[in-house]
Amino acid sequence: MSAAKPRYQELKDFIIAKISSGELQPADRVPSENELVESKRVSRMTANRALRELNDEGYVERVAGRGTFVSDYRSRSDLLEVQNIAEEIARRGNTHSSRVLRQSQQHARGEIAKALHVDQGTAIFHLLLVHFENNVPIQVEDRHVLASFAPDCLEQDFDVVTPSGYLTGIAPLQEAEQAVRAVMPNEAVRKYLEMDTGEACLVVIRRTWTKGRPVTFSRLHHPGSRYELTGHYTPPGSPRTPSSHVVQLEKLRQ
Amino acid sequence: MSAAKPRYQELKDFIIAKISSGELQPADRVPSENELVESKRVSRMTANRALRELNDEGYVERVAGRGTFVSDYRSRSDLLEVQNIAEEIARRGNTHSSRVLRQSQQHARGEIAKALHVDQGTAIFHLLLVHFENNVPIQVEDRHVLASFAPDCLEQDFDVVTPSGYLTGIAPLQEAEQAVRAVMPNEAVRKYLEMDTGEACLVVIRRTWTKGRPVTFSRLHHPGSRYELTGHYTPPGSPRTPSSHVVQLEKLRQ
DNA sequence: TAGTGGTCTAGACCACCTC
DNA sequence: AGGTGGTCTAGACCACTAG
Repeated sequence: MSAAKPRYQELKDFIIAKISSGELQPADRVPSENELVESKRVSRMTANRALRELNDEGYVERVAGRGTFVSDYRSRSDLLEVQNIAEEIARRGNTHSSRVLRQSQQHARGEIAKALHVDQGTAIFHLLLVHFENNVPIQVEDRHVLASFAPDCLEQDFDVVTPSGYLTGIAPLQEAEQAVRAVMPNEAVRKYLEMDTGEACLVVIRRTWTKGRPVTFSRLHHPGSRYELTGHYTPPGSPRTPSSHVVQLEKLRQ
Repeated sequence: MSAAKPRYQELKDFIIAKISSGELQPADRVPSENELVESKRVSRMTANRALRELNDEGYVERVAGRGTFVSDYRSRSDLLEVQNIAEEIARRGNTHSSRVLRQSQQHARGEIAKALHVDQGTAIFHLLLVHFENNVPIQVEDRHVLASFAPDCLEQDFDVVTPSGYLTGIAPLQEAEQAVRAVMPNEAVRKYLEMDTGEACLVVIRRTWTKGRPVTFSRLHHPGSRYELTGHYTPPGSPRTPSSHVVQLEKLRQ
């Protein structure tokens, strides 16, 4: 019953599982190549490939002479980074809070049903909340979740955990698709975000997949004057930039 | 004077050079592992690592039993993809055109000098043009380029090649950093893009690096009603999705 | 049948870090 | 001095593809 899986991949899965489960925390030491050679009965080249790829993929960081260590969570997954606004705010050293405006069950209508690949009328949960950074509103989250994916969604206290945090706790998301637009907000959104009239919104429309199925469809409105999306790109094959990976555009207030 | 470069890296550079120079075209066959073993006097494991990494990085595609082949250019670099609006439009099957509004030499002032890491007064080129998709204005490109990087910038005919295409022809860009914002356009931009009053702009502010130095700083305005920025993400370590790997600018007809 | 990539092994040498 | 990662070698077996 061997899964016919390459041994280096088994090693990788073994380490990733320990990280995912929390058994290995960021900065914890990962078994060295030699330790894996002994415990897993593989050659050193195989252990090396496993750890090297985990390094390339950002799961761990390796230092010759010292060892292999679990990467800091934040620098690992751009996906999660982009996902959870509470973490994003915390990373800036600010305090996050939120207000739940709606938390109800609905039936999927046209656009939502289509986006989530389900039949019309399928049970879904609808969440509407405002996120604050240092008590300044910064995002209106309008989210639709497949009810079958998150059955206890209505019992959650989203003042404590963000929907994103709750959902990734159920199962890690595997894929995300998003579109970014600039639009004028409607009156309701404008008030929630305490925006001036004539101010634009940066809107992120996002779908996330778990186990190959779309489970969430959300529309995130941000005040154009207080929010921007930043990204840093290196072409494939570049060496990983260890620290200045987070270089930010300097203040460019036009 | 060996550069103390690993041999697998030398192999990679060797292949990449052939691809960059055009000696190897997309779909062309790349030397096999055994051929590299002979011609480059390396072990097969070393040749394997070089080709495998080139595969992971998207330069080539490998098929067991057949060989290794140069990837289709378009699916290779997300960075370039996101860079060149003409290619984006062409990929959608539409026709690109542009109008040059300004093409002049200036001295770097405060913000620009800071963004490009040069002293005040350093010579730079300033480009301002409008890009059209099927004769509909879709982007105002306001770009500043280090003069020392592109000395013949003023002689270029940007009706034929986009600034982006011209610049990547000089040297491949290695890094990019961008911020996305939603703002209301000023009157000039609004007219260039033929936007309604009260329509928002999606603005991309981008800096690109070559050889470790920032060489370009641009501000790209798009009409919010006709443009969106889309992205598709998979967490690190996921299998490469062959086709929908692309991150592309897409037009939106809402 | 010969060639390809995919994987694995059991050694090896080195630079580096920590003790 | 001993452990770590970084690299490299010279073999090997396999599944797959092609002629």
